[in-house]
Amino acid sequence: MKNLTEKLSKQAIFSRLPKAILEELTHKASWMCYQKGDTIFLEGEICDSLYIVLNGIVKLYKSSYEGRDQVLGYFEDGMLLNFVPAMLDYEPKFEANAKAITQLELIKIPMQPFLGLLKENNELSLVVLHMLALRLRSMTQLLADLGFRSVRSRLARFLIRQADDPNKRFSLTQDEIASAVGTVRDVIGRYLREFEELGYLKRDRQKIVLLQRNALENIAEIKITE
Amino acid sequence: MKNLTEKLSKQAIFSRLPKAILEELTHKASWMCYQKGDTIFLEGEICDSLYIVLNGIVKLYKSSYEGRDQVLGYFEDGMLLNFVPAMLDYEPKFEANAKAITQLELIKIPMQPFLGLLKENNELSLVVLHMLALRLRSMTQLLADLGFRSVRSRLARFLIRQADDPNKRFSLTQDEIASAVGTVRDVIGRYLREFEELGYLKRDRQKIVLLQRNALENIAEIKITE
DNA sequence: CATCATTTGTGACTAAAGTAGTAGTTTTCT
DNA sequence: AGAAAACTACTACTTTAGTCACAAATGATG
Repeated sequence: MKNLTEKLSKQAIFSRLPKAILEELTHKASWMCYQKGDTIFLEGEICDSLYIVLNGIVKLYKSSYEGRDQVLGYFEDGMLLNFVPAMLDYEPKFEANAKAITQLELIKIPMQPFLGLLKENNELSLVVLHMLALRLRSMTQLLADLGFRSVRSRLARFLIRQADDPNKRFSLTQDEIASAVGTVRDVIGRYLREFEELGYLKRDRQKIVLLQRNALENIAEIKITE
Repeated sequence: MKNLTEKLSKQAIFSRLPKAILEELTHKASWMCYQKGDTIFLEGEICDSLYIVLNGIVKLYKSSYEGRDQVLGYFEDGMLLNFVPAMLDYEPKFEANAKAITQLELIKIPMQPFLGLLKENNELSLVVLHMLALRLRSMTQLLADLGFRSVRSRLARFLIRQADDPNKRFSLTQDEIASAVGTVRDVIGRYLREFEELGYLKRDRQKIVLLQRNALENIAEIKITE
């Protein structure tokens, strides 16, 4: 238990809270651990708890009936999951699916005590406010991408982002890419082949190496506004 | 000036604040009035102020370089505009375009004093938190719609929402609909004609009357291949 | 190391959405 | 009223995205 309190206190969101309060939270919180690929929750399930990522990456995504996925975001250390429903609803339901795409540790905190804290602690509110603002921004970006850009362009952008990510922590199956880009595997395969034929990249299974980054940037950056 | 203080105090977001503080805000705030169709701001412009809608409706939308629009949301009485950039950025720029789609009154408040208030007043933080959470939810919904549903289905859904809106406060040109649905005018015209031929609705210019609401509901709710 | 599950490769096909061009309406504004 | 502006109609065409079906490669594991 002491262990858990410590883990909590290391999260930016809680770092300024007095120990006493943390201890209290700890009593109600629980610590959870997942393997890569594990499902954490599914859209529609009822749950009035809040999750905080300790380490690892969570993929939050929506699924269509046809089995197509669309990623809403990747959540890393210190980020909150399920805050919106937990704050707004009487009987909160997950609004999307979440899956561990790396080894993962989470803390689960019932919303009631957390809301209590929020009401008393403005600093905490501000931290959460900041997080939501960031998330809103990324959603806005995502929406514009989805609305205006072709799959081809979104894929190019995704590849560049991946290449830039210093710690490539998760494997890129075509299915994984498809859900990030918002399309189906077949289409990703088709464009990857095209890019390869054009000499923009080289690949060996899930290892993709960009050869002509700027060519891809052109495809990706076809501008929205600026 | 006293007038403005009063207007401020009537907004849910400020209603609990002591008069003295409101007066102080008022000094820095300004009151603005727009006609239907007026542009309030454009993406990319620098502005470190926050807007609060007093009455009327603001359309917030992104534009693509091809001149296509995608609505991010409609903002009504009491809602905040430009909060995210104003909170996150050192030199905040509007992240989207905003236009008055009805007669409109706004209050504009420089972000600095507002942030000051936020830091001191937890109740205010919580109200804003609540607003952001709502907005995040609507964006999530929007994203799923855009990602998974056909234009046809999105249009049907839009028409139903409009029909349900008790006070149809803004005119529905095909362009207006197109931007809400995330496509171009032509396509809207095509589907409207189809719906009319099928007997689902009747229209006379911008007046649209649903005749078979449930038929449209099917198209809106059920899936693409239909 | 044999087998089963996951992932990838392809080509042919279908459907949805966007583009273009031209013409015809209303509405609005002197 | 008459011209300009905004909005709508319609048809034909092009591109993009998604679907289907099946084969091959990889790799995990008992």
